[in-house]
Amino acid sequence: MPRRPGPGPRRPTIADIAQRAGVSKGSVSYALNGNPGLSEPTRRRILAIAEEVGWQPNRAARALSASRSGACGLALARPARTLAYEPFFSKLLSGIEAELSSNQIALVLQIVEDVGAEAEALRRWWAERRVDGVLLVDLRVDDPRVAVVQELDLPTVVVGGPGATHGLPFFPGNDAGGVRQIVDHLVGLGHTRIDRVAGSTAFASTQVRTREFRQALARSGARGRTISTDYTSAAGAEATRRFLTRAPVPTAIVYDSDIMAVAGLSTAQEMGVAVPGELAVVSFDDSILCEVVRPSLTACARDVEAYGARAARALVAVIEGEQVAFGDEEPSSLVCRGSTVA
Amino acid sequence: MPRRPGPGPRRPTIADIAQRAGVSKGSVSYALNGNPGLSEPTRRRILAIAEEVGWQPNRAARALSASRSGACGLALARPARTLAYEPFFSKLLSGIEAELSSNQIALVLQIVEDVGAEAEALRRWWAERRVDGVLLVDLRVDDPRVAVVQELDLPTVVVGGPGATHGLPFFPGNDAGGVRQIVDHLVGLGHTRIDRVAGSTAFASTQVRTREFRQALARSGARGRTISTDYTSAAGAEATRRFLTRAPVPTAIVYDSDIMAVAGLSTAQEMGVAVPGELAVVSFDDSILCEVVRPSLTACARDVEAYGARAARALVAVIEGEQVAFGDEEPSSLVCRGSTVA
DNA sequence: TGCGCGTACTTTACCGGTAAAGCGATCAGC
DNA sequence: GCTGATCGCTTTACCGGTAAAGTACGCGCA
Repeated sequence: MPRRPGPGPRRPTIADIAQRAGVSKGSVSYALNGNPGLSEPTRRRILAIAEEVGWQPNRAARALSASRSGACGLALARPARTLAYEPFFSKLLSGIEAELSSNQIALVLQIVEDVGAEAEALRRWWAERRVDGVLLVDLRVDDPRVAVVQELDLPTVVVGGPGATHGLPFFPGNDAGGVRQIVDHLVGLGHTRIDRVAGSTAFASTQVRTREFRQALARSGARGRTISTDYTSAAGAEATRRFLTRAPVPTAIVYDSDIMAVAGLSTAQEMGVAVPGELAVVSFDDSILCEVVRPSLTACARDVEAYGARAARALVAVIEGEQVAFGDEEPSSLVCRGSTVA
Repeated sequence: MPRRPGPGPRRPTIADIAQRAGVSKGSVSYALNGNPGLSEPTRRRILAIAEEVGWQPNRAARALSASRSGACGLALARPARTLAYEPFFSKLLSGIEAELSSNQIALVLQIVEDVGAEAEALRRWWAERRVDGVLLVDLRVDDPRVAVVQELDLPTVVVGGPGATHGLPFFPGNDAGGVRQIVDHLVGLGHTRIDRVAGSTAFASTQVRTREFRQALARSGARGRTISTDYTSAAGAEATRRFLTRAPVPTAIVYDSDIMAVAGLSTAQEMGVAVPGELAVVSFDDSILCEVVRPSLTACARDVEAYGARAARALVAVIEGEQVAFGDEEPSSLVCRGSTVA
């Protein structure tokens, strides 16, 4: 790689500061890091000059010296098409980013096609010392990424879980609690036939929801079926059609994502099924989508940004070598809208 | 910063390879970079060992030596709340990321509150040598970021424009062409009263659209008003109500974003205005939202991922010191759906 | 025989930080 | 008056790459 310092203004280094202050590089480093061993006047003089010239540490130099990159990685194993439509990721990203940048840590993002590619990205980041730690989202059943981070001893926090975490610190979403809230709400309204359009069974979170859904129904004496999908609106519409045309016809359908819920709502309306009169519709994830359609959709809301921030904070702690307790389940609250109550 | 090499497996360095190959560090560097001055057998031996141990260059070391970080920055000056609801950003991000990672360049992302904070982030990145170049999105009228990148001589490509770019290379969206397509479509359907719910006037793109909207109307003999908003669904609903209750009542409304269009659609329906019977609705940005509502929304579609990739490619070229031609306007096509034609 | 020159390396310095070790000067203690 | 600790700073080495400069050796040729 050729040297290309560029013609722009020069960035000050500690050597520049040292020269201006009439001391050595080492003294400047001590002053800037607050290490003892310098007289107060000298320290103040150095800091004043550093401030004046607007010195900022060269990240590469610091990273090289400290064997720390000052960055965390987030590889999203999601086809772009899916990513784009899920406000969840944007919010999560934003929460993570806010927390990391308040710690002066950069976020390195990579969007890849599948978990295999994500595992490769993790290995490369590790080998290049690009990141000090990583966040794993959307844990799969038998996820190959878990083995990779354990083999490399790469500081990791799982966003999601439990299940398949193999001892990694994790922050469960609101899967179990959310399902309970939704079922309780519907049962409270008198529904006894509640079907569910689920996401992919490959996700650990889907399995948690499915188990909890079955238990919640059993507890309350209601009954219902589950169809697993790929989260697309087409699949949501198709599953809705299936439920509504095959006995026993449900009086409520729960969807694992907002996109599918909206698609289901449209499908029901096209089939002449009145919502909420004949059919109650609930989305698991809340979003603006749920608000703008008519009727608006009852959904299970959580503070996704805070969730991302909590996970990022835990990752920082793990990188610092602290023992991190596994997180409690994310609190959520059911937002009741027109799709379940008139 | 204390040394924390961690207990995990050791990453191989060129010194390790040199030792195993029985040559000096310098020779290894030559071999790995394909520099001349090594015999074929030696070169092959070194490369074989590097391959075997899975060597990857330490990014920090390379960055320090080459005065290049191997990363590009994208600071999004958007409140998280707005960001989350716009599929545009997710897609753009994904296109940018794909292009950069195929060039082994990392994307450093920062989400900040406003352009002032973004300008600060640019300065910090520059001072820390965190990034080799940046992408600017959502250019504002009189944008402070432009002055900063010019002062620092930071390689930059503007995603959007023209207007306010002050000589920076830019890639205009489909603002002018999109507006023309929409107006032509509506005029072709016989509409002569076309109102528009615009985004914020602070954005250069809004100004381009507003100018073009006026001209397109004038050319075709139609008339219409424009209300500027903050892109929220509430503002979209409110503007719709205003248009529909004040003469001259429009027969078509164009919205600058999908969220506002959906909000407008719901508002019109609640007011008892039939869509598309009494009112045609068009969204400027296409997205899954436009597809799932009923009636589905006519919108102006473009390949946002390709757009992001093109801009990223241009940024890489700028960083390499190449002269980059300003981009042509992004092609777009009108997707006609139920909200304008029955 | 010796000079020049290309080949195939090695040595060295450098990027900009961090941190251990070194080193005069001052000062307390016996 | 000498020892030894402490202070306040400098020197040095190191992180892992890159690249210029240096060197040993073989070979052609006058």
